[in-house]
Amino acid sequence: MMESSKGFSSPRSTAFPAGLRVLVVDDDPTWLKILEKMLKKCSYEVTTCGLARDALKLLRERKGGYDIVISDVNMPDMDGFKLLELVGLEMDLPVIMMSVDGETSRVKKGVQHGACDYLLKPIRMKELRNIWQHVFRKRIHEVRDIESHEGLEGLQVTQSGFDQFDDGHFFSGEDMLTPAKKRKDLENKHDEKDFTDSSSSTKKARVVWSVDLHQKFVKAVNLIGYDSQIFYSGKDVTCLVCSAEVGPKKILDLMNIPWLTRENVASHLQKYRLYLSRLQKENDLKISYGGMKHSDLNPQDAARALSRQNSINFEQNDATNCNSRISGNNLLIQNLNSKSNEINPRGTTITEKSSPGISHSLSPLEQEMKFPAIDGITPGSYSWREVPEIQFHQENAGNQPEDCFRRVAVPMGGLQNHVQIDQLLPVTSISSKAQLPNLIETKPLNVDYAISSFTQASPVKTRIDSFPVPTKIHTGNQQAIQPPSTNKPSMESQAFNPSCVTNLESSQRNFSSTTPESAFTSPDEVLQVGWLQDYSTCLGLQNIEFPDFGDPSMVAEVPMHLYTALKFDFEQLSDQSELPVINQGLFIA
DNA sequence: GTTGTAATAT
DNA sequence: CATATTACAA
Repeated sequence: MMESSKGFSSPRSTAFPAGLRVLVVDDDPTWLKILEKMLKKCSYEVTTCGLARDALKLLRERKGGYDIVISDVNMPDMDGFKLLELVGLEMDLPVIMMSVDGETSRVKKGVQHGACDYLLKPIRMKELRNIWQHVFRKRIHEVRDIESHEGLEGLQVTQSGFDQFDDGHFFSGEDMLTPAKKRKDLENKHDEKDFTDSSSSTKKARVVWSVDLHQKFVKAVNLIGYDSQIFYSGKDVTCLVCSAEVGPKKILDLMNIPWLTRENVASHLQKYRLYLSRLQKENDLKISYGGMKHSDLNPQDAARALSRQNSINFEQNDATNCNSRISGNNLLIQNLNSKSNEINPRGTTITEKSSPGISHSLSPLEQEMKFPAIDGITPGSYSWREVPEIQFHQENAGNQPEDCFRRVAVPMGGLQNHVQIDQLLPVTSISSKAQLPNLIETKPLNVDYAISSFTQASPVKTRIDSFPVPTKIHTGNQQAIQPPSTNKPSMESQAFNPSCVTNLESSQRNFSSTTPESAFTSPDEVLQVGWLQDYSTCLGLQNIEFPDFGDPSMVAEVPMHLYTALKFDFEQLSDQSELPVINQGLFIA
């Protein structure tokens, strides 16, 4: 404890909510000690407790005296779950469960009972460092609720949730948290723009498409397009992005951002499409030239094609992308609608409609391809796709046991995944390095599932049918979300869940088998590509691939900015408190 | 009432 | 100059 006083392993600042009051409950004194120490290193204020009873007592006595509870599951005097339950009942505190084993049923139970996280021992700093987020998440929701109820002009003006929250809503309130200062500097970096002229609020504030927002946007687009955009035709996978059915309205709905207007979305979509078409043009170029061969990655071509310096790294990314996973691209991206107008005509989509059947074994594949394809290219500091995101949404923890567990994260090479605050829904994550037996098995994967209710479902789509989706979800509660227009018996979005978890291999197989002839130069590449895709898909629609996973060489090829971006990911993973800032920086670039 | 596009504003 | 917003036609 002495040495804990300050700096500890992490060079960077500790999690910003220093002073978070954590109550640790564990019957094992050793663990208690360890945890205490670790937590203190995180600058939390720690109270330890060897007995659940005592803990409960403490909690009752000092209501509001703690911000979060971390409790072991196995305790002699009282089952951790019982404690969890009571806490949940009597006070509104986030509770993190922990245990040595990652037995599924347990974890499940924990989450079902309202645990906001489930940690497996041994617990690592990283995991602890981020627990504050659970506290925030709660508040975010609270705030959000309020906002959505009453008007929300004032603060909503710009930025996505995160920023606002940073701006003090949380702390200002009740108890806790000291770190006004620390937060300050964060704020400073980005709040200049918002409130500066709040006076002029009369005018419509310009929506800033933060990375965050964009993420949501892309996600929405993907969700919608999910069924329609991809189909498989012989050797080419054609991907129509943002075609037909994808409209601002739907996207808006999916995004579920109260203050966003359809126009905003439309505008963004416009931009997005533009971007995509540009992309695809470039791709076409490359393909037509060197399509089959490696040549396409030729930096020069790429460079040339990409020359537009404009949008930050986009192009660069492309280029890189091509470099590192050429084959993937060729294969995948064929036509985005080059010009939305051309392709848009509802006609285009026909294919997919008419081919519900093909989905079957392809389904998994499709998913794989889809995102990568759509978003196409590789991630960059800020690209038009989503931003790295490791997180799991889970809106109905209580409802479907099974479902709960589809979202499980297994840490990726040393990194640990953690919840990222999300405005949409309660987030539950399970972080551990151990694997949950049935759910996950092989690789480090992340699974991020679309919100169940999100299914857009146009009447026609049926594709999933043959897909093995055991449970169907019916959207129970999701706070603010209301898919007004389409309230589908959703199962689609969930449908692909399984694939992420277990389909690694199969998808690979699929991938290579379904696209045999294609330009792959080497089997390895095929694998790699397939893998990446799968992976990225799982990651959450579209994402970055993490260096850990990939073959090192790939990473090596990654140019600076990209690399930076990746690094950034990591940071994000371990310390999301700075996310907003960083994002913004990138975004604005 | 929506959407996509083009004009306009920032 | 890029892009958000606004206007407007389909």
